[in-house]
Amino acid sequence: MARSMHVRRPATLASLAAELGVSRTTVSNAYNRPDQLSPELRRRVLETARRLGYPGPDPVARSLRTRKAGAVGLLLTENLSYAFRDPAALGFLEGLALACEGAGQGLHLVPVNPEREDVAAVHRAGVDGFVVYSVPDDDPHLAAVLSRPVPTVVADQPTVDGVDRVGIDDRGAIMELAQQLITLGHRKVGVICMRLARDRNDGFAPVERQKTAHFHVQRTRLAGLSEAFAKVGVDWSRVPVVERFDHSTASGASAAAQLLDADRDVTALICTSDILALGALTEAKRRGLRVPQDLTVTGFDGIAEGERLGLTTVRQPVLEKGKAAGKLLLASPDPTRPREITLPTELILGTTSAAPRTAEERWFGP
Amino acid sequence: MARSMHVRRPATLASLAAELGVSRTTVSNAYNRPDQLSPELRRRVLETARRLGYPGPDPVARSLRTRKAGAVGLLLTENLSYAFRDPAALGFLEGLALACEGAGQGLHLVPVNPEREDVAAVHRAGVDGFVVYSVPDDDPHLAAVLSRPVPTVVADQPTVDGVDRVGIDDRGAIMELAQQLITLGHRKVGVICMRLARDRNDGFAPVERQKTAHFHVQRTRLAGLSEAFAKVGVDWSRVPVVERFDHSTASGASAAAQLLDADRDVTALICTSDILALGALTEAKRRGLRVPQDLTVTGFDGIAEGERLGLTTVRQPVLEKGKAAGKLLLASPDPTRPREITLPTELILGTTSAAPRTAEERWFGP
DNA sequence: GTGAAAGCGCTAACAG
DNA sequence: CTGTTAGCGCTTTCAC
Repeated sequence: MARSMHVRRPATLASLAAELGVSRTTVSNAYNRPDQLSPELRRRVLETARRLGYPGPDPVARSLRTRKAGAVGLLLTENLSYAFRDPAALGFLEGLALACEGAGQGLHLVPVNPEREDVAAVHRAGVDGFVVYSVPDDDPHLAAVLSRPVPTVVADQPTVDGVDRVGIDDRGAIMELAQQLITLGHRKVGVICMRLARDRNDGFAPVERQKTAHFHVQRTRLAGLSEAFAKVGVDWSRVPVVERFDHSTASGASAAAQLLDADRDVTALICTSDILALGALTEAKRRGLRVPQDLTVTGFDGIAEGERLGLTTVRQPVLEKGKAAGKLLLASPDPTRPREITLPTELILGTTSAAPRTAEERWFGP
Repeated sequence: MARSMHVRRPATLASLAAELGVSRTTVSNAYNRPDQLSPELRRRVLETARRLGYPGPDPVARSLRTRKAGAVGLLLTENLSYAFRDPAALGFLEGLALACEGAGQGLHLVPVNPEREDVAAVHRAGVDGFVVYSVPDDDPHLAAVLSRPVPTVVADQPTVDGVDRVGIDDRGAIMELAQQLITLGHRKVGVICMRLARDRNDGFAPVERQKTAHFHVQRTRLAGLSEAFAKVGVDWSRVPVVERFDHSTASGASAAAQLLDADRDVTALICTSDILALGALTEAKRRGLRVPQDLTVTGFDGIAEGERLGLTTVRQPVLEKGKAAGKLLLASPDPTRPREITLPTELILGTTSAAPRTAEERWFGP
């Protein structure tokens, strides 16, 4: 019953002022500038408010007036469920949430139905800025965000003119990992990557598709690998690259299967994420392939489960990335600021990589 | 440079209308009711908008006018980092996000600094309703939410008058688990639970504290256990109950250590969450106690990692819970609706529970 | 310490 | 199909 009086808005700041016989300014001050009133008057205002069931200034009206929504929008085009199950995305989200919390800002998850191309939600979001995380560069939602007159930060995304950016050196990091494999002696490698564009392509990705990939992170990592292996004479166009639309361990496993079925000479499986690598590991085990003796498997991200398994990978500071995005957005309103933050990564050698077996070993056993 | 023109708001609906020599209604219709204009005029409006850099109707102004914010608020008092690392909370969050996405509603995470008791963020959130997840019943943020004139749904929370609720039968579920242990022969049990109130108490929780716990879920589970064991003559006041403020496996481990150190006769450790149980398992292993031969350990929630380890637990549908909360909030505006949704749970026997060893076995080996 | 005036930018009847 | 009229509820100079 106490609730029923809350259900509709019976009172406004104006009606409260009328009831009290004071001006609206005074009531407003009672809430926003306590020092501008006598304590006694303020007490009276607040008490009358309670009596009338006035819940305090309407947030939306206040936002309109002050031109501040007190929230930042987060655009995650990827199907929400994947985001919530990808430790890297989750780490980013946590870091961003922490930054927002620290600044007293809400975090508004923009609803994006991956099926419909409904950009309306972006226009409907009452936020002071946007963070865009890992969406394809031709995503209409991204365009919609950029059309909004609020500051924006993109993460794991190609540079957009004048938009702040946070990310890592994907190319350099994966080249370092590639170099490690090259040093170990791997020349026949296969790659498992996440989706490269908005259309579903569960299968091999020709070089052309790799180069025109719309996901910056994937494109850049593939380019880094290609460059590193080209340096030692590997013809990249003959390197099998298997793409998966869904980002899951199941995808990693099926991609590994597809790749190993097609090319039995491969000595190393390079995965562009730890989640995919976890799946590849499962498939290797299923086939009775010992890792790393028979097959080297590498990942990217540095998630906890991969660490437990000793996965060879590149660790990136996902939590920091989220925090950095939040700070970038919330800190400087507009001045000449560092337009770009590149976070450091670390190569984790792990125990899932080793020198490849020679051809004889492969055929005649260890 | 294209960005610079977006940085401030150069045009408004009114200025656009003036420029075009039409009324504001017409411009508004161009965006909101395309069928109310000639296609030609609409095209002209939209094109002029682009030329002037008008980003479309301001979301906040629209919200004020339409009295719809297009977002639901989520109140998670718990330190954000814990929420993002607790699979049960994450499942709830995912379900809720899914429900919001389906309804085209944003999800606004209310920033709550656990340190400061700053309720302002709740008042500042421009949302059409709130979901409150597992906060203490005396939390000022909860009170603030209830004071807002918008519909609210609480999850894992005691009934608040007139507020919709979603949850499970915590008491019944844990009593079923207790009965299982009782049937196996356990009488000397110990309990590890999450925090019972807003103050930190890392240690034993006397019965009085258990009964007055401010976290409904914890209070109810403890009450269920107490009731089940009382029925077979166990004096609950002598049952050690260890509380931990932080919800982590580390907490579970240290609590198990504390409990086992104080009472070496305990044959079963009942944990009120899987996360805590995972920690207890670790500590048991560290001590060389075999589970379940030397010690029975049980959890609650049904998280994936627990399932992999064969943890005896109660599985609850966390994703469904989140979805249900969202639907409850978004579906019916107010009419006579089912005020409460109780989701089913399932007892998972697992492999971490067995009959206790007899006293002789305990002292003289198997 | 308090009040009057002036919108913030938009949408929704209702008339034409 | 288009325009006129009225606010939504609030904050904020700037006088008093």
